[in-house]
Amino acid sequence: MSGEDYLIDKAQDADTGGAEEAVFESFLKDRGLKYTKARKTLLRKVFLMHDHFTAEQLLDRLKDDGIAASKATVYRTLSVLLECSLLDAHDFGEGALYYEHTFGHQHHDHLFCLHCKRIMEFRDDEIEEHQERVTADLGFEMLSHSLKIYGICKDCGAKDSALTERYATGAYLRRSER
Amino acid sequence: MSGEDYLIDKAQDADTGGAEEAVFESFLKDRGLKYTKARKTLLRKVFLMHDHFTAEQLLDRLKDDGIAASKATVYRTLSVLLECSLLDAHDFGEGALYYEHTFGHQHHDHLFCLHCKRIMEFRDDEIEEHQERVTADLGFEMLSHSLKIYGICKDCGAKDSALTERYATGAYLRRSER
DNA sequence: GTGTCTGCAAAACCTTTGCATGATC
DNA sequence: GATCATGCAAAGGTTTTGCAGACAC
Repeated sequence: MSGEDYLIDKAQDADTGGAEEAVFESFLKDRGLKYTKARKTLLRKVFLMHDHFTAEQLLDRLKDDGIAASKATVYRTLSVLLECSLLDAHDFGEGALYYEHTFGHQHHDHLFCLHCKRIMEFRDDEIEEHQERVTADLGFEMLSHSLKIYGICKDCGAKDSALTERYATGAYLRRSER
Repeated sequence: MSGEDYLIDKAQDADTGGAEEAVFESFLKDRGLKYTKARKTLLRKVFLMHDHFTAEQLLDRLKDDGIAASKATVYRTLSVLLECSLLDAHDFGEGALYYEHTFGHQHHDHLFCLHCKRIMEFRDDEIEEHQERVTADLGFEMLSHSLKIYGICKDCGAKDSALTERYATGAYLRRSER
């Protein structure tokens, strides 16, 4: 089997046709919340970002576009988007959470390059099935799950074969060395 | 297959016979570091904790025993223990890292109960194999990996069937609601 | 004795919150 | 007009760091 069979290419990101706006709006209405200008702007921006991003990065991109939004509003909006399942958050141990929009996307797992910080996605149905089976056997109700593989990506490994050793121990877990 | 086949019972924790001390000592010596009283005490305490623990909890248990160790030393020592692979750290999104000693233990994955915070461990060789295959196919050098399943454990689910719904959305990701 | 370690307090970091002002329904 | 949202600055929690004194080799 070649890698392409389960590697997910975010460049082929499905065009949602803006359907996420309807989802967001009705979610807000249901809860007596308001579809404000800031929330509209943020939703659009988030769905234009087809990579994983941190709150800080989102804030910077908004600034680049001359759109002002306070840090507090960014965090608060990301929170609401998580609650209505338009967004997922992942912690790769880098200190900040990485977000990605999920509307129209299947669950997938992540590969994280410790050197260049590139995030790749893949899906393996058999792994998913095994997880289901473990939880079912244990009477555990699975609500979410995350599989992360940390290491050195092909490109980085090709450029510098010493990287493997450098990141081999638990050393990279120390914040000061990240 | 019943759950017991791959569920790991930490109560049957292997007696290392104190071999971790030799590992730690030679690791330190190799790097020109010192095997101090504080490091010795902390190593022993860590290997007496057969559950996952946070830095704060370790600090508290040391205080209970009348052993003084500063917060800074605890964090610094945990760091060194991670580097020499006597310890693993896991982030379950609770704000603080959970540590567990790993000497003499196989890699395993975790189930985390969002309600009672209980951590269970399991191992599934086929999942491990699939991960190997994915990374091999992609030319990715895997250095570590973590699979976490979040949900409601059997006991909590039996006591309160409404828990599933309460934790069902991404809401629990918000720190303020944790 | 030299170089490392410890403890303390202060800082760093990401994220959340209180409050007064401003927008939405 | 009542309620919710925003922005700012301040606070929150965990983890890290600077520095002076203490310890290990």
